[in-house]
Amino acid sequence: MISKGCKYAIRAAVFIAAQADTGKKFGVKEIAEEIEAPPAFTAKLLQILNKHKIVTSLKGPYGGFFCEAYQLDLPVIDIVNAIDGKAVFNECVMGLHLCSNEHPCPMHHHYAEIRDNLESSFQQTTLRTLAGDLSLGDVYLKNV
Amino acid sequence: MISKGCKYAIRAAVFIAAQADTGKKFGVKEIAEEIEAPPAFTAKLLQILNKHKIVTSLKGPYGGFFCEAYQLDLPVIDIVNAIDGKAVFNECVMGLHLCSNEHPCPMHHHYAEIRDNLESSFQQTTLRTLAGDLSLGDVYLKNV
DNA sequence: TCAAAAAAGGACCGGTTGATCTTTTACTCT
DNA sequence: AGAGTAAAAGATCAACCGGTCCTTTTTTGA
Repeated sequence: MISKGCKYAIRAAVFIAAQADTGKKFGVKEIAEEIEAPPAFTAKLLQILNKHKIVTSLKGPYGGFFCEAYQLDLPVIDIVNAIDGKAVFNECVMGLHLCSNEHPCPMHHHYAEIRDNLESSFQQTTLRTLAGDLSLGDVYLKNV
Repeated sequence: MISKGCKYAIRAAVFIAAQADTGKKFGVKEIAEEIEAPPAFTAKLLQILNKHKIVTSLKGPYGGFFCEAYQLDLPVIDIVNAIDGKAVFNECVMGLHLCSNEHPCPMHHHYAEIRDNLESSFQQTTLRTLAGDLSLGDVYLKNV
């Protein structure tokens, strides 16, 4: 449902967001280490996040990635949409292209509500929220 | 989260289960048509379902796939476990290998409850339930 | 006992996704 | 202006998944 790349991307975004108040910028290498992800791949994902204006980047010396204030209020669903595309939360559990309340697959009624809850959770949760918890130390980005 | 193959497999199992009372057996070709899936691939999946005793098969002329009575009470989660492996419902949304209530990722509390609901829904829903709805015509296996 | 029917099993192909490498572009400081 | 640094961009590589094909095994009815 959520790709590996998207998971890295969420972690990266949360890490960067958590440092937004410091005004610091972070290089790819540093971010990759911090979230335990392959650096080259992380660079690709950051590129996409930047293109979707979920994080901001600056080239050159003293450049790097950072979050502007308005970006902290973006919901994590924006990251999923940017990396995995919009369809994720609309897919049928049993793979029918046509699956709806009117033409449900056998699992539809069991699944649709849960899927919608998940979507709204992703919609309501912002980078600011997650970054806040991270700064408080309530929550982790690494496996240590 | 749930692979394409697994989706075909669930559809196939529900179709077979819905015919269990007739005592009929079904060939790969027929099943594949009924669930709109590629025949050769469907054969592979049915093989796995058979190996996990979710459906039963008989070789030779007049052979085919069918459900025994006890198999109707299997939960759909068994199919997911058979095809995609056990890990599916334990994965962390943000890709941490170590993610738990004690060492949560930033999304953990937002996600874990929903994921557990999903798991118990798959655990509680049996082939019999789904097959019943299908027989009643409340529910569909095809896109028509 | 033989031929046909059907599933089982293994080898293989192609595309997508995960991941890397190289070149180009942009910025900052001297 | 020029040198050095860091990200952007694109080409490329590799592994996995979705899917096919072909051969083998089992079963059955004539």
